[in-house]
Amino acid sequence: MESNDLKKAGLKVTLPRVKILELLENSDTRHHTAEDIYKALLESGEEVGLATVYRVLTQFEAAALVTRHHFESGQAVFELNHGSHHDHLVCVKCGRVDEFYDETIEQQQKKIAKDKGYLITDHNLILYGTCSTCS
Amino acid sequence: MESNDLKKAGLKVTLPRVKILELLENSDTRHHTAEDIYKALLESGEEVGLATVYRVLTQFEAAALVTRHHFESGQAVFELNHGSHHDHLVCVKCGRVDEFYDETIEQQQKKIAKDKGYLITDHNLILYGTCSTCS
DNA sequence: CATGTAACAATAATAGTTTTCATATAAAAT
DNA sequence: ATTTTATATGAAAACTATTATTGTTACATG
Repeated sequence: MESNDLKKAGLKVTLPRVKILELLENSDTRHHTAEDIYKALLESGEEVGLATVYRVLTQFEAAALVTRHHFESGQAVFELNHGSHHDHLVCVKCGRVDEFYDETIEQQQKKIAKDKGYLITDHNLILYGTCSTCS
Repeated sequence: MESNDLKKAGLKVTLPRVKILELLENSDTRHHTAEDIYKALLESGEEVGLATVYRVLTQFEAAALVTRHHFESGQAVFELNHGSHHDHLVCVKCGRVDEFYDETIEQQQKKIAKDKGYLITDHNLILYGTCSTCS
């Protein structure tokens, strides 16, 4: 139940928050722009402002419920967190997003950071290309 | 000489273009925002508009003279191309940018793309952390 | 069931970037 | 060298994505 996730995150249970969380959890695509969500809510008859969608998503991000990605599209993309870290493959034709996790790359990143004297806090790896159906 | 690079790129040789290219070539930092460049030009007595800086940088990008990066800062960052591909380490405290190239990671990326049925056109790997002087 | 806190929608504001438009300038043609 | 033609320019306005403000409403807690 979504309201529990909200309470655990220290967020008051309100209609916009529940609806947005529901949408994120029940959608078959994992990656959404704020505007996607806004339009979807309007279509299902909810009266929310775009600003509220942004505010709620920012709160969700702070509460580690979602992650914000900056792909090349210009718009930020939000993704419900499901524990495990992963990176992304983005199709430049249809916008499809796939995920992957590669231990070799993760290890290699740590090694590079160490060599260069950095303490890594985060990283971001995106592969752009055309997916199987678009090529 | 910069004017040759411009001609080769099919761009008319104009003062703003020459000045911007000079600045990119002679600066000791490799990564610049449009505004950085704009301010630097103003300080050295050139009368250019910010719009021109953006326009010229976009043209340079189209001509493969520079690469545009989207780090987390919100502003786009431009870098003069020097043939060889590399990825970035960004210090989240001081904004310093280091570069690296790792063959293992490159290979692994190709393998992943193949597995997922993608034809890679580009990729983007950024490690965020604190650099040696900031930690 | 009152009341202070927090969330809301709508709107205005902001940041970064792009477009428009009238003028100026570079390269081509004379 | 001068004229022509096309393209580039600066200034200002427009645009896009996002964030802040404001007055109002709803909700938890006493």
